[in-house]
Formats: sequence, structure tokens, C-alpha cells
Amino acid sequence: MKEYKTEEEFLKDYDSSMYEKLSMTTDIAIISVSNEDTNNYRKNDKKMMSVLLVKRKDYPYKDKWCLPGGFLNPKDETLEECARRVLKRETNLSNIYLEQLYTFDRIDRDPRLRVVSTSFVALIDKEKLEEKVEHASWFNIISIKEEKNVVTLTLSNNEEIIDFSIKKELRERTTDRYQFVTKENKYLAFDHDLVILSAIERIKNKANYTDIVFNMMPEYFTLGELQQVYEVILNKKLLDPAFRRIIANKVEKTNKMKTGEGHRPSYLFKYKKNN
Amino acid sequence: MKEYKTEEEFLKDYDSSMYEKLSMTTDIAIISVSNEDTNNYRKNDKKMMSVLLVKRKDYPYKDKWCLPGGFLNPKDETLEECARRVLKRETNLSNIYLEQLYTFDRIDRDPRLRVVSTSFVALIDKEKLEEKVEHASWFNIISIKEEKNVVTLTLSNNEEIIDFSIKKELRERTTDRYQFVTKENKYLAFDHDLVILSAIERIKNKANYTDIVFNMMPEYFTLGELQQVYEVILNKKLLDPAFRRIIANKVEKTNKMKTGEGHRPSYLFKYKKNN
DNA sequence: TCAAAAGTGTTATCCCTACACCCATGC
DNA sequence: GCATGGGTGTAGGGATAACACTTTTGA
Repeated sequence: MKEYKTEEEFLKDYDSSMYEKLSMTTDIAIISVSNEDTNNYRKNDKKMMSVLLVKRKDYPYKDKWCLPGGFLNPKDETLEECARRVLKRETNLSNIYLEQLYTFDRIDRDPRLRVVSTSFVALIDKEKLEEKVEHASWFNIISIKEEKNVVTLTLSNNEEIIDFSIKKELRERTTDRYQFVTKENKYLAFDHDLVILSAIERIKNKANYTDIVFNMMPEYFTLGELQQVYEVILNKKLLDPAFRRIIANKVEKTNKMKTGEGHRPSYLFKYKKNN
Repeated sequence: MKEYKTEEEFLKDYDSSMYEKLSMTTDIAIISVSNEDTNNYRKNDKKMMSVLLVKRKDYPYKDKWCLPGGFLNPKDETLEECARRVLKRETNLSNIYLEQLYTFDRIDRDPRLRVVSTSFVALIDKEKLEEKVEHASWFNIISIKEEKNVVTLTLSNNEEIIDFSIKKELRERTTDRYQFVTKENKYLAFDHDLVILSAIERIKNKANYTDIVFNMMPEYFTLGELQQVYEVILNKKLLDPAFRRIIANKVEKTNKMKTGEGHRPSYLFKYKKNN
């Protein structure tokens, strides 16, 4: 897919019959949890969910942010291979959690040509990341508010703020399924606002009945840290004793300790392999 | 997409560069529950899950069964519109439960060209169906057996028996995710064995925490019938009192009765709209 | 000394399972 | 009468929520 710098360049090539051809892309919501310092030697870091966005420089998306993605090579690549190729390019990581999310296919989601996009969720432990990639930036999810089936998200990378809102229209009563419709979105290209919300909801949902959050944890962690990650994903406060009981048989105590935190040191745990 | 009758005809047109172009289809697992007579005036009908299959007559799928499906028209059709078009064609029904399932994209899933298929699950109440469509046939799911991560399914339409087995390979430990790999499949075209199993597992899963099964029920039903449907979907026996308590606030008692069954008559219930 | 988090124990409550039991019908 | 499913009540057990409490540390 050729990139255009200006509208003129774009229009010169433009041919509406392009719309009769079909292309596919994969878009990846790469999600992680970051630590924000609290300026209090006693307090633990505040955890926030964050998502990796890339700034587009080409027409007609100029200066809009979007999820990392790429066109599928139909000759010899599966969608997941395509997604892993993008992941490698953007994070230099392989072997990370990747799950097919949903196939987005609104006809006008790309003004250039008909593109169907299969989106993925990738989860990573941010500690594994080395350097920053050009044009890419981690955005913390500052707030998620839902009122009368309108969800408003605010993201920030400490330089820019991105906010958008999405209407959840009830489509199906028996299974409580909603269709997401963009209500306001100035900063994100395509339908990536919808992809981001879908990804967040998927992870939140799976956190309740799987061990998915361990994909965002380092090898060793304290139960307090783990609880904080659960709390930020589930978007609610948990009670310590209850949390510890539930998590107990999923983790393994090591004899390592975390000290120097201005309060009682804590044991480090690891995810328990066998079950 | 042109249809071929013989191998010669197919090879004459064949051009490996077709593989560089991409097509999409939708395939739909249309699932319903059927009543099988028990030849005992006292006993209720036995319920079975069933799925609609279509017999292919063209090369190279000759005489294989497959799920109803169709090519996406990239110019002006979304995947869901495409699926609804297929549904209308095969069942003459609109306005039925339809849910995107998964996008299947194995490179060699179609020997003719590169096709990525987004699959859907549709649920219907069989009582609403009028006549049989040509080449299409309902197959009851006679048995589902799982042993050491190999699932064996047996389907039958009372004339033919279709059986196939699928290996569930653990891909991801934290969320207990499996990749399905065909182990044996003589009768179904493409990867539709995998689609069928995915559809069954999706419904089974959702039956536990949503009201999805009501999409397969007629307007009025007895609690016994409803319980039978739950049992066939969940593939396990339920205890009457427990079931009735759980279901109680999802249904509404009417003053209609079902009589003439060789045992105490039962009240008819409907799905409760408000919640 | 104290704020903060680590970590444990206890009770009350809810929900589900399992079982027992009675009811109403058609042949 | 009897097989079959319709329908209800209740006791026991397990999980969870809520709260109280002790421990340990760095500044």
C-alpha cells in the first residue's frame, strides 16, 4: 500500500474501482500496565493500564494516532503471522500473549479502499521492553467512565491527551450484546477507538475467570502488586484477604523479599506452572 | 466465483497467481434444537442439537458437506450483511440471532484461492422453519466425546453419518486456550469441522452466563422443555429444583397449560422481557 | 513514633447441591 | 395402578464479603 503525503498526491491515484478489491489488515491493541511514581516514599507506585499507539504521517490520516497494524500478505501469511510480524516490528518482542479479538469491517472504515481488519489483543510486561520505537508512544488510560451506555475514555502519554466516547447500543437482549458506535473521536484514525474499547472489555472480562493478568506481570512480583494490576483491570477496589485467598493456589511463594519500601517487606511470588 | 464440475475444467482455469488475491467469505453455523420422538406416550421428546449443512456438487468439493456460506461483496456489504443474506437464502428467515464467531484463515483452507472466512453462529427455533431447502439438511449432533484433548463428533441426518475428530492443542496456559487441529475429517469441506466445534463451544459457554438458549425456544414452552434444551447444550443432567430456582426470574408463567402428555400437565412459560 | 502496606483470622451470609417428597395425568 | 414428568421444601456445605487485628519497615 503506497503512502501519500498530500491530498493532491492521493487524489491523483484515486480510483473508486479500488473499492471492488478487498484488502485485509491486522490491528493490534498492545496492552500493558505501567507504574506511575507517587512522590511518597511510603506509597506503592500507582498502576495504570496503557496501550501503544503510533502516529500516522501520511495523508489522509496525518497526525492521527492509531494502533500498530499492517496489511496481510495473502500469498503466504496467516492473520496471526501478520500480527506477530507487526509486534516484532513495533516492540521487538516475540513469544507474547496474542489473541484474536474481532473482525471489524465497516465499509467506510478506511477512506482509501475496502479494508477488513482482524484485530488482536497483545499483552506484555513492560519491563521486558527495551528502547522506544520511533513514532510510537505508550498512552496511559487515565479514565474510563460509563454513563447511560456512553463510554468516555481518556488517554495520555504525558504530552498529549486523547479522549473519545463511544455509544453502546443494545443489539441483543438475551446475551446482553452491544454494538459500539463512535460518538466522538478526534484523535484516533479508522475505528481504532472501538478496537481499544473492545480490547479493554475483553481483558476485563477474562480477568474474572482466567489467569490472563499474569501475562502483564514480571516473573517475580508481590501480592500487593498483583492485586493492584487486578484492580486496575477490573476497575474496582478489592479486599485484601479475599484477594489473597482467591489467588493463593495460582501463585508460588519464593524466598525472595522486596524491601526498602518504607513499610513491611513482602515476599515475592511467581505464577504457579502446574495446576 | 465460478463453479467447476470436473477436475479438468478446474485445472484449465487454474492460475497460481490467484493466490495473491484475497477473497473473504462468511460461513454460518446455523444451530437449532430438534425433537426426536421416543415411541413412549409418557416420555417427553428427546432433544438434540442440530446444525444445517449443505451438500457441495462442484469440483473439488464434490459430495462433501459444508456450512452455508457465501463470498463477501467488497463493494458494498459488511460481513454481517453477507451472513444475513446467506441466512435468508438458506432458511428464508430474517431477524434471528447472529453472532460473529471467529475469523479462520489457514492459507490452504480452500484449494482454489486464498480465502479468509469470518464465521458466524446463528440460532433459530426450528418451529419457525417452513420448508426444506434444496441440498440442505439438518444434522443432529448424536455425540460429542472428549478424551485426552481429542474431541470426536458424530452427526446424522438419518440417512448419512458424518463423524470427525479434532485435536485441542493447548496454546496458552493462562487462559486455557486451545488451537483446534483436524485429526480426521472425511465428510466436511474446508475447515468447517473446526467451525462447528467452535460454534458448539461458544454456545455451551454462553449458556452458562447469558440467556442465549432462549433464542432456540418457541414463544411458549414448559420448564421441562427449557431444562432439556439447557441439558443438551451443556451436555449434562441438571437437578430440577436447582434449575427452576436459577431460571425463575428469567421466565414468566402464563395461564396456558400443556396437556395430553401422559403425565401431569405443565404450565407454559415465556421469556421475561424486562429485567 | 508513625504512615503505609503486608499478612492473618473470624464471623455472618448467601448460594448452590442433594435429596426427599407430593401432585396430576393418560393409558 | 403405575410410569412419567411437574413441581416444592429443606438441610448441609462451601465460598465469599466484611471487618478486625497484628506485623514490619524506613524516614
